[in-house]
This record gives sequence, C-alpha cells and structure tokens, in this order.
Amino acid sequence: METIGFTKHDHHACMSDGVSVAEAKCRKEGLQLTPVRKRVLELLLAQHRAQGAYEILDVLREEGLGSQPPVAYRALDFLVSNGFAHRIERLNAFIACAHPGETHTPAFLICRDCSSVAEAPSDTARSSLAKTASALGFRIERTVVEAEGICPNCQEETAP
Amino acid sequence: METIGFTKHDHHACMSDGVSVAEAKCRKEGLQLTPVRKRVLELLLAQHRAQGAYEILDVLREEGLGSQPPVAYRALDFLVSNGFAHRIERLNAFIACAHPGETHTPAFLICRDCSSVAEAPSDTARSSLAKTASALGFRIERTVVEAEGICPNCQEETAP
DNA sequence: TGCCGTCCTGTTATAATATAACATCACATC
DNA sequence: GATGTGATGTTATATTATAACAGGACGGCA
Repeated sequence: METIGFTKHDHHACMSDGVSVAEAKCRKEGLQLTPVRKRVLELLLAQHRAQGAYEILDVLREEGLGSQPPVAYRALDFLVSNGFAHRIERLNAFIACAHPGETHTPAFLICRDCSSVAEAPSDTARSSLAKTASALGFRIERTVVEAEGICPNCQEETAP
Repeated sequence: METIGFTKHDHHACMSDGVSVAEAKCRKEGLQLTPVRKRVLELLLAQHRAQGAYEILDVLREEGLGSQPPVAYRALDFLVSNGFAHRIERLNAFIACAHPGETHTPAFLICRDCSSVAEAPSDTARSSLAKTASALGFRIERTVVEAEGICPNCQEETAP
C-alpha cells in the first residue's frame, strides 16, 4: 500500500509524473489533452487538496483560458472520465488522481481542517459491501468511499 | 443482516415505527419533534428513495408548513443530527433512517434508475479503511459509503 | 478542392442546492 | 414580569451545476 497526501514527498514529482502519464495515455488512446485540460490537471496536481470548480475557474479566468463555468466543468469532466482526477462527493470538489494509469476506485481520507485529501486503496472495503449487494441482487457499478476526519498534521497543531 | 428498500415489506410499519421511535427518543432526550420536523420525517419515511430538500419543501409549502428553504433545511438537519435520517452525498438528498435508535454509520445502495436507496450494514467495509487510516495517523470521524448501480427491480425491467 | 463530421471552445442564460443574517414568537424559569 | 433558549418566518444571496446554441479547428473523403 502506498498513500500520499499527508506524508512528506517529492511533490514536484507528483506534478510532472501526473502530466506525463496523462500525456502518454492521451497519445495512446487518441484523447486530446488540450491546453485548458492540461492546465486544470496541473492546478489539481499542484495540491493534495480538493478544489472546487469555481476555484479552478478563477485561475483559468486570470490566465485567459476561459471565463465561464462550462469551461471548467468540461475540463474536469474530461479528467474524471479518463481517470486523471476524482470527484469528492462530500465536498463537491475535485482532486488529481494519485495513481493514474491503473484503473481503480479509491477511498479518500479528507481532512476537515486543512481540506487535504489522501487517496487510499479500498478493494477490501468494497468487497464486503459487494457481498451484501449481491445477496440482495443489487448490481454495483460504482462505489464512493470517503472518510472525513483529521489528518496527522492538523492533529499535531490542535493537540498541544 | 437485514436490509430494506428493494425487498417487499410492510411499508406501513416502516412509517409508523419510524415516527414512534423518533417520538420516543425525543421524549427521552428532551428534543422537540415539532410539526414541521415530524412531517418531514413522515415524508422521508413514505418512500425508500432519496428526496431533495426542495422536493420536501414543495410539499411543506402546499400544506402551509413553511415556504422558504431554511425551513426544510433546518428540519432535515435536525433529523440527520439525531439519527432519524441520513444525507446521501452522491445525490445531495435525504432518506429516512431504516434502523433508527441504534447509532450506526451505514452504507447505501443507490439505484441510478429508480433512485430507491437501501441501507446496508458497513462495519466491515469500514474496518479495513480504518486500518489504513490509523497506519497514516489519520483520525476518522465519519465515513460515507455509497454504492451506485441497479436494483433488482430495475434489472428485471431492463433485462427482458 | 470543397464538403462533412467530429470534437472542442465560447457564451448566454438559468437551474438546483444551500446558507447567512436578522426579526419574531413561544415557553420555561427564575 | 424579566430573561434565556430554542423554534420559526423571511429576505437576500452564495455556491454548485447544466442546458442550449453558435462558432472554430481539423481530419477524412468524395
């Protein structure tokens, strides 16, 4: 297991890796990583924190890349559809995928204090629910797992 | 395990039980199940389906119980805070609790076709995530587990 | 070459969800 | 009767999201 978001790491690598992986996948699959899409991905990669569509849009606007909501939502839809980003339902916000390339449906750990988000594996979490579902005849297509709490960094600041 | 929502059952019992349990708990804890709150609970209990705040508000308005958004949101907040209802993040909507009284943080199975929602137990689903979290030093306070798919009833209608 | 289809972008307008802030009211207690 | 607390009423506005349509870029192909 490898989880990132609360732990110290070479963040520069997150960003450049994220972009390269996306570029590679797009080349391979004939997808277009247009300037707006690439820029939105960069903005998401720049922080391990969920960002709202309008927050992203503000930056796009400053940079002259688009000024209306659909511009941001379209780019975000593209990134989410192709596995480069995830939507955090609890926050109505978006985060870059920490493990692009592999298909997965991760769980998220969301700090309610600093809004940082870590992506955790969740296959086991899902499997028991899957058992319940199949017993009921329910066919699961997608599962959202989002835990809210306090991250290690914010615990330190609160505790003393 | 007992799950309700897709299976046939005495739905009248869901409703009257739900109200009685709420009344009992409120008496015991000095909470006020006011007319608006009680009516909203009834509306939620009337369907095993998530309902939006504005959908609830429309009914309240017709019945002269309130006409502005805060009326609905306050009642819903009360019900959620006291365990009589749950919020479905995926849908920005609300559903009556199927097991009021016991404290629990359930998982939900959401049908994307008919919007019906079943409440499933999820302790095991949570436990593996809890392990990951504690390894990271993250303190979980609340976990959202929502699976989206097709319920048995809608599968029948789609399949043939 | 010119037409067509597809995908992306630009823009207007509006829908859907949610909350801040303040006034009022009912009721219990002292 | 003064005071505090919790509930409601109301206005206004914030936040999140999408529908709908026009235009442009670009490749394939008649």
